Amino acid sequence: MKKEQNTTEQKQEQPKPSTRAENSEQIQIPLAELIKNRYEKVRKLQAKGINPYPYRYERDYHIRDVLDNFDEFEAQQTRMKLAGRVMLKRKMGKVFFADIHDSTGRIQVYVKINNVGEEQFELFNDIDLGDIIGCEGTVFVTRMGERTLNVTHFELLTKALHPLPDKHAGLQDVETRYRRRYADLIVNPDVRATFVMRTKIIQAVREFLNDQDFLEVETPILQPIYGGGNAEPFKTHHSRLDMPMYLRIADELYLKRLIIGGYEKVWEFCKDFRNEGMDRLHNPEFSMVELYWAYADYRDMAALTEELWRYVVSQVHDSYKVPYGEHEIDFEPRFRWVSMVDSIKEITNLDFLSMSYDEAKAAAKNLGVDTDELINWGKCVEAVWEAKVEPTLIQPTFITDFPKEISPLAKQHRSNDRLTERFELFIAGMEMGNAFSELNDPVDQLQRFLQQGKALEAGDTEAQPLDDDFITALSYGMPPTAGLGFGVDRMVMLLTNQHSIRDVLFFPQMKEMKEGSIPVSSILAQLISNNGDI
RNA sequence: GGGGGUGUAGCUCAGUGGUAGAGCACCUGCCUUUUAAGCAGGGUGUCGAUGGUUCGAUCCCAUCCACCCUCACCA
Repeated sequence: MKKEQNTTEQKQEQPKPSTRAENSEQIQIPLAELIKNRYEKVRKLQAKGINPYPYRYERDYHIRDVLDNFDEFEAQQTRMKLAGRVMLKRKMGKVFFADIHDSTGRIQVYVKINNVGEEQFELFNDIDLGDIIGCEGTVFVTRMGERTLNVTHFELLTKALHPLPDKHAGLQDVETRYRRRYADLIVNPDVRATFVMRTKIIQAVREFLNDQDFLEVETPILQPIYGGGNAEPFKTHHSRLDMPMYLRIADELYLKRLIIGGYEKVWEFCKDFRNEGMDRLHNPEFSMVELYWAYADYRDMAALTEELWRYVVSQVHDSYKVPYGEHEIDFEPRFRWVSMVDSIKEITNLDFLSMSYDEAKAAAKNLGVDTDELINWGKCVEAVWEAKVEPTLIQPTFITDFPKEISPLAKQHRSNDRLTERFELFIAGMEMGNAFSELNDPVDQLQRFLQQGKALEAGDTEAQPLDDDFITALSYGMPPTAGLGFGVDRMVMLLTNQHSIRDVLFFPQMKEMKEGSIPVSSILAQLISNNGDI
């Protein structure tokens, strides 16, 4: 524990005051020039008494509505007000064409000097790509066949100072897309669609569990003691109480307390935090769903898991066949249910269940598996399984009955004392869920905590500390219970055909950018301090 | 953490041991149903950062930073 504090204690750094803006040297970059051009337009408008950032706009249709009912609107010459961001602008003599986008779609607007008058026409000349405007008029179809709003009056609703990315190539640079998600969302409709899917998926999970009478609950994110999994936590500090606190790594121990308290079906949509490496499947902050179901075992949970997936897929896709990379995942047939040792036997013809530790180790070695750290039978089985079976699991498959040595949180299997009642669900090669017949013997649980405590002292930063109150809770008696946890981000990845967790998180964790682009704040600070000059 | 790759204009990308280019965007002018509008003109840049080699580095070398891929660990 002490050792861990030394390595993970976070420095109580004050937020750095924003001095870059004030101290900036003479800025001579094209971006500054572009921003200056736009800022000058702001000042020009203000000089005319026009607020470039007004308060509201009485819009009466979304663009989608207009396009869906276009013929009627055109026939009746319905007056309408639309609003959106200017994404394209073309000037042709005394006429402008522009494309505006709102959250529902895109429409072309037509600004003709005879229709809007000279003053408005001049104002539109100063409209830049990225500005947000409101337009009033009636619709018509141009010679080229494009459905268009014939503008009679428009208003600037928000002046954009920063230029948009390229109108055709869009924003490709992944780093910029993650760091400035707003810019990504403005120009990449597919990205917006992916995140709408994310919301729908989460809603579908919630609907399903609520329909099954699972009670959605909330448990602490900020915890005096963490547990429920093996992971290094984020550590923080409560000033008034002067005590260390942790961000949760799992919900398990709190949800089980609620089962002890008498709720029979509980679940939580949980943000968890793990102080570990980051890669395409891992963000330090991530979303899980955990559920606990009293009087049920892991087979009941598997049946429920399968129903849940099928429900979610049906809510967000037209078909049970879902593309993922080069594969097509079919959720319609019953998911395969195969024990870990049987899945190995299918591929290698070797029955590990009948082997001793020494035999298993030798067999693993024969299969080309590195056996140096395989300290028991269970580790051998796991290593062989990971090497030979896991990569083959594309269609939904429950891998079940894990060896006891690698499943410290699961109940021993009722019919084989080398195994546990546990399954993991695999889809498209990713682990999509982990479930047990939960351990509810307080003495057994205490022994496992004590073992973990030794590992902690030995320097294992991912071991979990003894939670005395949880043992107390278990001593009141927890009914037989099945528990399931699954990563929501991965579920979203699978159902949106995304291959990095960063593409399903609006704001993935990024390292601090120490060098590189000059912040807009510096450019603006210089502009306002120099009265508009650079 | 190991290995590989990338970093040049607001965006998308070329390129070179003699301080740099294209398209889009931007600026100026022309054009009243255009549409990747067009036509004429304009390059607006600490070439990721810091050192080194060199007469001279954006380019070669070293270190560092960020991002991507991959392996190991984890949801």
